[in-house]
Amino acid sequence: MARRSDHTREELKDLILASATKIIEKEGFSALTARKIASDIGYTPGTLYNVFQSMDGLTLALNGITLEKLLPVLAQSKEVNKDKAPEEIMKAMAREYRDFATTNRERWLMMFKHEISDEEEIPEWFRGKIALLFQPLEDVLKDHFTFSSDAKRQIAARFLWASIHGIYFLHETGKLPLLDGEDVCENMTDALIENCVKGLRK
Amino acid sequence: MARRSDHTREELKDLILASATKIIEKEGFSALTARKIASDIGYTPGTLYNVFQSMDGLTLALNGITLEKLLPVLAQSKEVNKDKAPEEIMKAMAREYRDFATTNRERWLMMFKHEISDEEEIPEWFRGKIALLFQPLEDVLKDHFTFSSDAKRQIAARFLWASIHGIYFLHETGKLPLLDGEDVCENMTDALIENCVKGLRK
DNA sequence: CTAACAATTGAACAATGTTTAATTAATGTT
DNA sequence: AACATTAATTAAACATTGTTCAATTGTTAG
Repeated sequence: MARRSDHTREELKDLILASATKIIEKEGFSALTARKIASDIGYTPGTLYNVFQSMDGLTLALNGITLEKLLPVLAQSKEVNKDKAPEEIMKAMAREYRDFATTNRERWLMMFKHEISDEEEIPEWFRGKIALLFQPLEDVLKDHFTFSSDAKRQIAARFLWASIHGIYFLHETGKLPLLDGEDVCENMTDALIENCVKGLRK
Repeated sequence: MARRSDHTREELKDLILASATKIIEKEGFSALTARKIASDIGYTPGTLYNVFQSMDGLTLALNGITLEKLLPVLAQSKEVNKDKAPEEIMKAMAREYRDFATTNRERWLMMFKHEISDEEEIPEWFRGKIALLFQPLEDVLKDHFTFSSDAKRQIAARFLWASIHGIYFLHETGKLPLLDGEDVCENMTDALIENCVKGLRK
């Protein structure tokens, strides 16, 4: 067959991404193969390469969607808790982040396990989404703390974010088991936030 | 050929690990394949499976060696700086960690990129090494701060460690570019430590 | 109706980890 | 010393990957 025109290029792209999502959620991201997607949507592997440059490109597109799903979660969490004390807002945001990672475990893991091929550069549209990721936390800092410069505040937002992520990531991947026990991850994150907030208040 | 007895089982194991190390350092950990190791040491792939259960087992052994190289680095850093203020000791330890990760980049990356196959359990000897990893930091906390319980101190040591690692890991893998600029990673880590130390002092 | 076009395929390639029967060097036995 | 046993090593095969590309065949234009 050829030129079936069952679907436009755009429809095909959506089909592929939807199928990939399904596979990831059902079988984990390491089960995502070109052949599996193709057979799932009733095409052959070659067709995927008409739509995406490579499996790497497909992965990048999936990661972009993951980021887009995550952004409003954090923004809303900040909005909902805006009248609480800053440490409570941050704790809530961290909890939302962990919930998101748990609910969308394989998508989330894929973002960080995916290797960047030697300096293939993260595209600009992707960097843009990442910048937005830190915004809610930066806003909290802007509302409740004073910094000697914008740069200092940006640094604070990012080390907080990286720390919160780092704790959960190590805990969840199990590569460096931190501590056993119920809620130990939440306890660690809350302790981190409490101490940092005290520090930021001087 | 068979039973060449060129090398004992132990020698073979060392040969394999040495060759693997060489390959990783020269070509990156994603270039590590059974065939490449085998041809490098003058054997065939099958022989690797006499010594290791799988490539996964080989990777685990390599990661164990990486941990063993890292442990004394942190312990010594703590020892050398023991007369300084606690925040300075911690900053120095964090710096040593980053230096280690830079110097042994591919080994270090391999530890965290390697996926655990579905609940195949991290072996006990490996968990033991990991526990030692947090010891120097725990000692610093014990020497300079008071905690309401041992558990609280363990939590503090681990969230600090995970945070320091998290910052450097995100920065280095470039998956979530934090900020551009010289020494931005050191600045973030130092800021984290300063704020946490202030918090821990109540 | 025919010619140009382009989406899709199918088959192939190189590379991966892993398994297994066959080989053969070393050891043990008579 | 000759033979039998044992076990380390190999070669070849398998099932998978991602990826490429000439050939095919619907679709569209003239």
